[in-house]
Amino acid sequence: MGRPKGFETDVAVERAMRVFWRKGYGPTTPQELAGELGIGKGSLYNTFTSKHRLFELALRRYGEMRVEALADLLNRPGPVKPLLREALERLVSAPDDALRHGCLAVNTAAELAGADEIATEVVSDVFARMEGALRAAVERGRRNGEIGPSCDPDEAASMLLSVVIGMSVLARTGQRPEQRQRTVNAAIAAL
Amino acid sequence: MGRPKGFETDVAVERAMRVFWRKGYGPTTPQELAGELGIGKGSLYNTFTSKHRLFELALRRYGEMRVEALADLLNRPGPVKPLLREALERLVSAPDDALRHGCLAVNTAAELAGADEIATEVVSDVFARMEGALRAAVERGRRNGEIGPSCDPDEAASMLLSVVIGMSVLARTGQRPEQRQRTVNAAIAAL
DNA sequence: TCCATTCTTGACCTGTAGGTCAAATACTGG
DNA sequence: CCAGTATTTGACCTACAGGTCAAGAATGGA
Repeated sequence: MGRPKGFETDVAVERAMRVFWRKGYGPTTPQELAGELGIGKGSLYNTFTSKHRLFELALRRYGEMRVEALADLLNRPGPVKPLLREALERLVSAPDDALRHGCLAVNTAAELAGADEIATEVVSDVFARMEGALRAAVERGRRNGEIGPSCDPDEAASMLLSVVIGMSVLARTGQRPEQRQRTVNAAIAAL
Repeated sequence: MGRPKGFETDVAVERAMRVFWRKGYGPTTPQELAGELGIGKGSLYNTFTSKHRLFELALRRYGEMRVEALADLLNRPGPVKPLLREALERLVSAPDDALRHGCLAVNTAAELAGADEIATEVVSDVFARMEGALRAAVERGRRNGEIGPSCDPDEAASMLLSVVIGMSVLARTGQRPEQRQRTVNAAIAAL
C-alpha cells in the first residue's frame, strides 16, 4: 500500500555508479545525481538516506561487476596465459572514454582511502578478490605446465594486481595505448 | 621598498604540498591552507592568486622531488638490479603514514585527470620522467649483462612504472607490506 | 618625517553543497 | 469513496567554500 515507487532502485544505483565513476565522489552533487536518476532530490534522500550511502551501494555494485567479469574471463577453459593477457589488454584500448575515467575502485582508493572507512574497506575487498582470481589463474597455469614452477603464484598475482591498478591510473592521464601494451607484454612475459 | 614578506614562498609551497598530499585537492580548504602556512587568507591569495595555482606549484615541486630522488638512486654506481629493487622497496614499508597518503601524483591523477588540464599535464610529465629513469636503468643493466638481451627496456620500464603506481594505490588502502614485497619480488624477477 | 609602495589581516560577500520538510499525489483495504 | 500509508517534489535552510577588499603595518627613499 501507499504510493508506489516511481523508479527502480537497482537502475538508480547503476546510474549513480556511472556518475561517481565519471566525476568522483566529492565533485558529484546531490542535484546532479537526482537529475541523472530522473527523480527529485527528496526522493533520492528518502530512498538512499545520504549521498554517502548511495555511493557505498554504487561502489559495491561496481566491485561485484568487475570481480565477476574478471573471474568469468579467467575461468574460461583452455590455456591460461592468453586469458591473462586478454584480461590486461582490456585496459589497453577499450572504447576511449570508458578508460578515460579509469576504474572506480582505483579512483576511490586514491580519493578516499584513509579518510573514509567504508570506502576503504570496500575497495580493499575488491582488490583482494581480484588478486584471488589472478592467483587462481596462475595456479592453474602451473598445473597445466604453461607456467614454470619457479613462478610463485602469490608473487605473480600481487604483481599483476599492481599492474592492473597502475594501468588504470595511467589510462586516466591520457597515456597512449601503445605504452600500456608494452606493460602488458612485460607483465605476461614475467610468468 | 614596501613592507617585506612575512614568510618564504618556497617554504609555503612545501607546506601546502604536504596538506594537499594528505587530503587531496578538493577537500583542502583555503582556510586550512592559510592556517598551515601560518599566514592570513588574504596573504595567501595575494601571493598565489588562487587555490588552484598554489596546488599547481605544490604538485610541480612534488614531481621534481620524486623524479630527482628516483634518478639519484638509480644513477648510483654498481649493479642495477639491487638499485631497482631498492627503488620499489621504498613503497613496501616506509614510515607508516608516509605511505598511507600514497603518492601525490597518483592521487592527483585519480582525482583530477581529465577534469583538470594542468594537473593532468603535470602528472603525465612526472610519470613520463619516472619511466625514463627506469628505462635508463634497465638499459644500463643490459649493457652490464645483469639483464638478459631478451628483456626490452621499453617494456620493462613501462611495467615497472605501472607497478610503482599500483603499489602506491595499494599502500593507501592499508594493504599489508608483505603483499607489496611479493609484488616487488615478482617485478624484479621479471628483468 | 612624510610619502609611495608592498605586504598583512580578518571581516565580508556570493554561490552552492548537502540535506529537510510540508504539501500534494498515488496507491490499498474496508 | 474515504482512511491510512508510502512516495514525490521543489522550495527552503544552514554551513561553509573560495575569494575580495578596505584598513592598517612595515619598509626605503627624499
